[in-house]
Amino acid sequence: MTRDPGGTPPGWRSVRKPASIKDVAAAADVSPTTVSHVLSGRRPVAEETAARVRSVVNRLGYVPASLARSLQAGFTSVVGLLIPDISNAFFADLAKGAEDAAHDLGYSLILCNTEFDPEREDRYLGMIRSRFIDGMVYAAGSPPSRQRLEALLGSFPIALADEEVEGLEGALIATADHEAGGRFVGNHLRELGHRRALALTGPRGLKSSTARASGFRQAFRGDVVERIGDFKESSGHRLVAEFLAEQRNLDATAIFAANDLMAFGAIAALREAGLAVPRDVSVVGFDDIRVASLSSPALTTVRQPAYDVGRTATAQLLQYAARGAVPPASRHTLPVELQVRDSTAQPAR
Amino acid sequence: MTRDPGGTPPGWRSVRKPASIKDVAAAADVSPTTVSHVLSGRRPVAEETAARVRSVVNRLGYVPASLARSLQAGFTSVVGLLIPDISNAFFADLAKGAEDAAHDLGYSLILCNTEFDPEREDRYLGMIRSRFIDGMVYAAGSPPSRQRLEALLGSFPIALADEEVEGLEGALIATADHEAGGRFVGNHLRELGHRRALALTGPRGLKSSTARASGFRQAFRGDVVERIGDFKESSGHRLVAEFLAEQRNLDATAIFAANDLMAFGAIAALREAGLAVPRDVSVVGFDDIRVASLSSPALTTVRQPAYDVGRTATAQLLQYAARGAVPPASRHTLPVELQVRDSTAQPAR
DNA sequence: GTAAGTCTCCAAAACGATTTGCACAATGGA
DNA sequence: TCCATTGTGCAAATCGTTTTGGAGACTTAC
Repeated sequence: MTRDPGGTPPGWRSVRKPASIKDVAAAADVSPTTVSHVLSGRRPVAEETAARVRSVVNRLGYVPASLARSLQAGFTSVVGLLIPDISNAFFADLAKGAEDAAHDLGYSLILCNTEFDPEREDRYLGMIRSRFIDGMVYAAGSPPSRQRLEALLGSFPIALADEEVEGLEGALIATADHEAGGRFVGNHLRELGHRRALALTGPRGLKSSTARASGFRQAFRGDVVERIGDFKESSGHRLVAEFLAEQRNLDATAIFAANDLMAFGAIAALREAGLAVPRDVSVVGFDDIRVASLSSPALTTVRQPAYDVGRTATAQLLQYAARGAVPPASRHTLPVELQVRDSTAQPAR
Repeated sequence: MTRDPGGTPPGWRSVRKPASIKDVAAAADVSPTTVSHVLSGRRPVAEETAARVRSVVNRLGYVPASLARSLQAGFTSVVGLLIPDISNAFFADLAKGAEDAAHDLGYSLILCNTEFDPEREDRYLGMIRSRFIDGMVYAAGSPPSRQRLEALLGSFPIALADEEVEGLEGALIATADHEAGGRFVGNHLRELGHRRALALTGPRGLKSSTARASGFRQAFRGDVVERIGDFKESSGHRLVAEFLAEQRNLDATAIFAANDLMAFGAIAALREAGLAVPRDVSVVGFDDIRVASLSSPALTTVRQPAYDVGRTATAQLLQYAARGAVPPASRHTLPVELQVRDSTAQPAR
């Protein structure tokens, strides 16, 4: 983290010291003020002088130090995006939406990949307290520490994306309509004739997950057994394997997984147990990641507008953050869509 | 981009002005110097005084402004990652590796998603010139402007990831062994008995793409027709459709796509033409994105260590950037692995 | 009793921009 | 001739840190 200017090994080219506004001023025989005005155009400068300054700027390759500029301006035009795992396609899409929105508004985006690690999350949240970023889009993948977030929410520009935090009022929220998604799945399975289902949920405390489950339950109106997972493929596999092992009289004909990854894990476990999808068991996912349409069987799932969630959360947040304001409570619910494919069918009698 | 402190609409809470080191100093009745020393530990401070300072720091919730700190220190502990498309699984994995390496070394990572847009790329490259980032990992998805890059390479810490730029010497490069990957595919197809192949390449000027093709050609030793694509699914589809349309006597029995996405596009086009994979035509991809193993048929492809490429490039770069040095030329070639799955078979006689 | 260390702490100078108040000259009109 | 106006550019303060070089008060040692 610290430099040792003296100890540079031989052969290393050091970054040559860049020109500062003072260097430009000296070379053009004007004051730094004038250089600044030429570049920003905030006050008129005689064309002759301006031309001279511009020529020196080019010759020296002068680029204003953004740090100094930001320090003086009081904002950085950088926004953070905190997500658990960028290699998860859902978050990658969300990130793309966030980056697009940020770019459109002249912001850069710092990627805060937490790997579900609270310590890492803490470090990143520190960036907003140290004012290195003007705001943060928070897309927690696991139940975040409400306490930590609560202290920040009132004082800093933060938006909650995809996931709202239970018990936390007053936040700016952009999220897919998880409950409707659950309902769609419930309807679909009920209409196919299913009456007993296994629901694989996300971690406790995640509103998105509980919303999906409750929407599902409400529309399905049949027997539902719930198992708690963690959104990973492995947990889908494990939960289903365990379920099959302990299963007595209750034999579900359908599985609703909290996301596509878990659905794939579930399918793998079913296969290992000699069960075919959808002949023996129907499986539904959530997210509609690209794999869903290409896998075999193609997965019936709920398309979540990940890109739009990221984009909306960021655009809304920056509307306030750009003015140095804390966003007021507001909710942006984005529509989801059921994608019926080949992993669901009528239950075998 | 500019703030209007006066025009804040009613109901907006403004971010309250954070405490500065001076506020802390005043409240603790010491000088800012002392506060700094208490916090950094760079010089001893009487325990009694230190305790008093710490208590004030807590009470005021003081966090040093990282901007000011960076300005004074001369570096930001932020590194950029420039990629064309974060929603492409390959780059998402690469990004994860980069972020991990950055985090391990105490750096944050700015995501520069260019969408193959040169203007956007330019804007991001400006960040390194304005010294907002200490270095840049450059993973171009299209032939980058050599000129622009050349000017930067000598003066700023930049690492080339995955893609080297033809005609550009002296850079730090971390890349998968594309040529070996091409050879693996060539051998595999030849051993299966294929003699005529269609190679779908990436854009001209991309070393990775030409290396794959040349490795392939060298090992395959049969007839190879080349078509130039752009790494997108759509181009795989289009090229194959065109090829089938114009095909006369030369009928290839195998297709080697420059990446998995193009391979999927190719398979789709083949299907539409009533051809089965691998019965009528074998198809091989490159990258081994997750879909590859889940699709139907599972795709034979070359596993590229995307995560490692990102991680290596970043770790190597920061080794120099952290000392304010420009990295010397060096090449880190990471091994690839052929994944034989279900999309390749012996050619029908 | 004085010289040489220790402990503590502070003042001031960076870092590199932007912003604001003024000074000075030239111009125009009365 | 005098005043007001416009055009042009600079000096100095500011943003919030860190880093030096001392200063002053005590000890300790001879």
